[in-house]
Amino acid sequence: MKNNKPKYNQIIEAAVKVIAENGFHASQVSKIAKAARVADGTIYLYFKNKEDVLVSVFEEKMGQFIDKIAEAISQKQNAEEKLYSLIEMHFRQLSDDYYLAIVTQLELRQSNYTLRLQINKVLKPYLTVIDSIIKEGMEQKLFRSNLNIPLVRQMIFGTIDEIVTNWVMKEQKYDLMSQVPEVHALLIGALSSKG
Amino acid sequence: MKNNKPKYNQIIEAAVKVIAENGFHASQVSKIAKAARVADGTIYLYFKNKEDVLVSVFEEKMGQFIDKIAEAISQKQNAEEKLYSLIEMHFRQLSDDYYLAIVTQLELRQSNYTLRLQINKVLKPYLTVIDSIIKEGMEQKLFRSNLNIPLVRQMIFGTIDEIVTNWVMKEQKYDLMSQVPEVHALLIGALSSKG
Amino acid sequence: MKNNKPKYNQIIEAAVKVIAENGFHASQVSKIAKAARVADGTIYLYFKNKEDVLVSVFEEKMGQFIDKIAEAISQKQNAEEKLYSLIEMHFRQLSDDYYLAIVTQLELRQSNYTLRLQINKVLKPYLTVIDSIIKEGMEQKLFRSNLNIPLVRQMIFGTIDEIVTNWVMKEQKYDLMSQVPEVHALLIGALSSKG
Amino acid sequence: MKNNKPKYNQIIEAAVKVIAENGFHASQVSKIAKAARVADGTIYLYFKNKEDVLVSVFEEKMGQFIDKIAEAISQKQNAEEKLYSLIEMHFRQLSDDYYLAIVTQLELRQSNYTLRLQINKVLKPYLTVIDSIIKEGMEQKLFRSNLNIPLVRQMIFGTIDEIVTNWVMKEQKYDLMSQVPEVHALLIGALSSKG
DNA sequence: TATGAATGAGTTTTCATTCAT
DNA sequence: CATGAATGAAAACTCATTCAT
Repeated sequence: MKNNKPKYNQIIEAAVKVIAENGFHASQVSKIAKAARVADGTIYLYFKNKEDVLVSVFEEKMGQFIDKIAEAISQKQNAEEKLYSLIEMHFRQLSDDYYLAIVTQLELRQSNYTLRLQINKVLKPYLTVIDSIIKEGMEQKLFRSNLNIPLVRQMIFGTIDEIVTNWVMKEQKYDLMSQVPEVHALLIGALSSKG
Repeated sequence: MKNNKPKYNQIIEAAVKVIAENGFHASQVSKIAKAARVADGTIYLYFKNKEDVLVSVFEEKMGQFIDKIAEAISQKQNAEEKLYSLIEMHFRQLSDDYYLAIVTQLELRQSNYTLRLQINKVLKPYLTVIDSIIKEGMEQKLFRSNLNIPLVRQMIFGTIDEIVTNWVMKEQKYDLMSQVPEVHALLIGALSSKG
Repeated sequence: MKNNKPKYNQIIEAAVKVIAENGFHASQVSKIAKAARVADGTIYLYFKNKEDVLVSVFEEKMGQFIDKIAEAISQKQNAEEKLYSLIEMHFRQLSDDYYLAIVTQLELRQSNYTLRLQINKVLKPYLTVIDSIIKEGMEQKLFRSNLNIPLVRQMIFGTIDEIVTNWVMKEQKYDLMSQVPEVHALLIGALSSKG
Repeated sequence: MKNNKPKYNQIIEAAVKVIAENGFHASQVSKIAKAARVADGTIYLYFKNKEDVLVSVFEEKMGQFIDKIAEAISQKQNAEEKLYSLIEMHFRQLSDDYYLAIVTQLELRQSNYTLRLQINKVLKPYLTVIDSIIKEGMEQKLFRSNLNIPLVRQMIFGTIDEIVTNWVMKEQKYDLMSQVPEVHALLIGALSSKG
């Protein structure tokens, strides 16, 4: 519903651009308003406050992000392939969107505790997707049966996230996509029942 | 040399406490000074500015942190045991220091880009320790010989860091130390030449 | 253009009053804002910073000051009369504006080098007016033909300025206007070709 | 008596140097102490407070300054020659002492009202010297008999002071001494009974 | 809906001065 | 006499948010 209003999206897109270009702490409401070609006050017609803008940026962008990953995964047959697909889609989407990568990996992490909690809430579905892959892998006997799901999920997410963050901090000087097979192999090694 | 001055350490300890209790953005210099039982101005006799206090907190604490890990590792014979020791010491030190865990996992990450770069510089030796374990494991034929060292290091650090962060965000409601064997097993699974 | 905004002038007038009453160094932005009946932040909508407020005070006030002198002079026929007019108008305007006299003679001189340079720039047109009177007097053979113009200008300005400053420091206890003829006579004596 | 203490003079000289090199507002007590090679606290054994240091700088330096002028004048026979001598000595002493010129013409004027009053008190004897020359000139019938002494004194001092200030602000790019004859001629023109 | 002028709370840092040694 | 570590008050400026139009 929110999304039908063109100004709403205008502001979201402007926020991503402004944060990516100026950094989290230099992204004043007035700067976002200017980039969105609306008045400062207009922002408060669509968002409760500045924090709401930032959370919404994350919600909108991560929503699409997760949806695409979920869809890609649904077309794969087994947990191994699904994990591959997840890594690939995760990397690809951030590889393809320069601004988004900076904003999610570096800038939005400078937010305060409240915002962080809300960001975690948005991430929940992604973590659930990871959990389901783990479960499926165990059911399919591809993964060891005694895996501690939350722990494994934290390993998978922590690994992927750290690799992307490193790539962003190195100013994306190397090719992220080419690392997919190795990352997948490492994680499969950790989970595989054949170990 | 710095450390011999008692006020210097008084301020560092106060900063950790204040940041842990109030959060990064609510940790005014005056609050730190009060907690250290010194005048506001005294802080500027020992530190260039507020950022210098924060960087120094990280330097001092992570310096000790890494030293202890390095020492523990040096007494182990092979890469597998060293990795176990690293995970254990990493978890134990943060497990034992409530404030430090909050500060390193949550609060200091809210810092700006400049501060982040300096924090990364402090972390460098830790990453080097991880690298050396990986190399040693490959030499000892315990780990696969074709490991991509930076990638593996990112997996190890990302995994450990994510697990600690989760534990801190869950308000340390569960026992972190009990997870050491499983984390070690997962990582060894990823690296082992026996896979 | 700036001047059309009522708040701009409100702030300028408040600044003159506050500086005259409290002295240069005790004229905080918050005090000026309060006197202008605006919020502190409003000052920064109209001025770049505090120094800009002070420079603008001088620009606005000296602009008018010099304009009035220039106009009065333009109606006089010869250099002698023009010099008389200049002294008279200079004294009259400061005589009539208690606050302005204190601000220009005492308070704004406490400014730092940067501000002083800008004040000098504003004064430039006034010095040019003096120069033109000297030149005209030489052309009209009323003044000696070999006058060193910068030097004579410095004598005229130095004399007038010192007399006004003395009057302000003596808390304007005597009548400044009554001194005009004598000051004029002295200066004419210095310049006159009849000497 | 003060002067017999070597540290007292050390501090005075350091203050002149520091003020000339750093400007009035950047001349902290600690900087003066360092330049004088004494501890900060030592300054307070010889001076009541910072203002006292500045006043003392002016007292010491202007005391010598005025003494030399008074002595030079005492050897001259008539008011015209005495005025010449006064101008020449005034210019020469500032011409010869780079730091002193900057400090008296530019930096010490940035002081507040209290300090200004004390500086004026120090200047009093100089103004008395000027007054006595004017009186003598009137008695000797060299000057007009109806001169308004305070006004003439203000003209003489205002002229000399403005010329020196201009020379200092122009970074002493030209020769001040060469202007003595013209300045003298102008002032004599203003005062002379032959006009 | 949309605007943007106005608000005012909030924080780092400096530096003259003191006083225990 | 001399030191210099410690003190703590004081002020410019930013920016999220409001509200009259």
